[in-house]
Amino acid sequence: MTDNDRLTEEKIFEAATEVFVDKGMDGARMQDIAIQAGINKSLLHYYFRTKDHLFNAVFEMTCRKLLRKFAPVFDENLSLEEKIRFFFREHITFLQENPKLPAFIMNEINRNPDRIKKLIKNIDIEKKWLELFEQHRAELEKYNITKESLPQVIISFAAISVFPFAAKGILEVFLEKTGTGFNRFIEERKSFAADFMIQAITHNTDTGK
Amino acid sequence: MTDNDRLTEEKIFEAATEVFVDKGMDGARMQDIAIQAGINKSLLHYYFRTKDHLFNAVFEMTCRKLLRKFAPVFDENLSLEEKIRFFFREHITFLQENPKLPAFIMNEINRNPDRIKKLIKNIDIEKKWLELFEQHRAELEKYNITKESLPQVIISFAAISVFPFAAKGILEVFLEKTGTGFNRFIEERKSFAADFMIQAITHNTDTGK
DNA sequence: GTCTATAGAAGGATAGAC
DNA sequence: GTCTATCCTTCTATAGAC
Repeated sequence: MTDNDRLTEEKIFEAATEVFVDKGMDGARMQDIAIQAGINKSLLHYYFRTKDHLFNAVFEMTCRKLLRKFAPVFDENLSLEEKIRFFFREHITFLQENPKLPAFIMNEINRNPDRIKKLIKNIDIEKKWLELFEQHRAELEKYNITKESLPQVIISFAAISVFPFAAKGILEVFLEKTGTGFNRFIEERKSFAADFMIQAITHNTDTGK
Repeated sequence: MTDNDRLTEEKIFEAATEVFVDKGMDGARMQDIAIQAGINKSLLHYYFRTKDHLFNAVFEMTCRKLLRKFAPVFDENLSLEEKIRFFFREHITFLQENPKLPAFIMNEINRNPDRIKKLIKNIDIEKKWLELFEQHRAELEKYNITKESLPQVIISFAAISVFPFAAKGILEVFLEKTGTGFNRFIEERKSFAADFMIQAITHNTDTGK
């Protein structure tokens, strides 16, 4: 593979990523990708054969990029609270640079659930899950979080950081009217989210119900 | 307009809603809508002229249906805590029956931000916003929630109930592995969400930071 | 490896019969 | 009002020259 090859393939890949993430599989046009890459439409087929191939390559890479961001969650040397603060700060900063990723990935998986199965076939989620639980068993007990309620908590964490980006279009209008603006809202969210969520799990012992 | 007219138009509208919500504007095919409605493709054009017209009709109605669910938030006779519990119970139950609505609406607005402007041109958000704040001024002060931090709180509330549906495809796989299953997760979320969020804003006075 | 030209299929829209 | 037949555009994909 020559330097030029790599360059062209990469140019195509980056252009495709941009267009697919922006328009989704159904809305994206090969023509748009070609223009964005500054090359001819048929070159796309030369390098990736079909639109489907190209999309799959882009989708897989994009998911890996996002998944990599979750590695610190499994770091044994961090306390639960450290992880929470780290998670929100890093995660929101990443999404700030890639605001369309959440909607893109959630959508394409909703439309075609098989996609996710290919992605995680090499990951033993159950094992990772148990590891994580054992790692913080003591802290979780302190917070009255059981193995049964942990999914509720974790998904709430994800929701707090991901939702604003998935709903960006709506929130921009809403935040405009309440005087904040989307960018400032996100900037403030980095610390708000952690404080808010730590507060939610703290004193959990009090809530009799 | 005869009975038959109304019936056909309604059949088309319902079929279109189903297909559009499922596949999105770009992914939906007029042919699919016709089949779903049990009629011919050209009838769609007879009643709605173009795909765009049909989509707009469906989108507008769908948004109104969702917006209507937020009315109790502005009810003067409910306390803040009552509203929170009511909101989560009603809202999640509604989404349980319409799981694809959030992703549909958020997406179509992200792809075409103008859509939302048409929808809310008759609503004075700023006014409603101030009304809401004044209504609960005392309670919000107790919780140390200012006019500046209120958007963070409200958007967090929305996130907690909406996100699981928007990310359904991913969560189904995840919840499978952790032993819960999506439906049970949602059922449990109706009460978890309220408890969790009330906990998050309670004792907010303690968090020095 | 990159381009032009074009095939081939699909989808939205319309004409016209009933 | 509903259908069949068909037009026209758009889009993916391929053939073939350079």
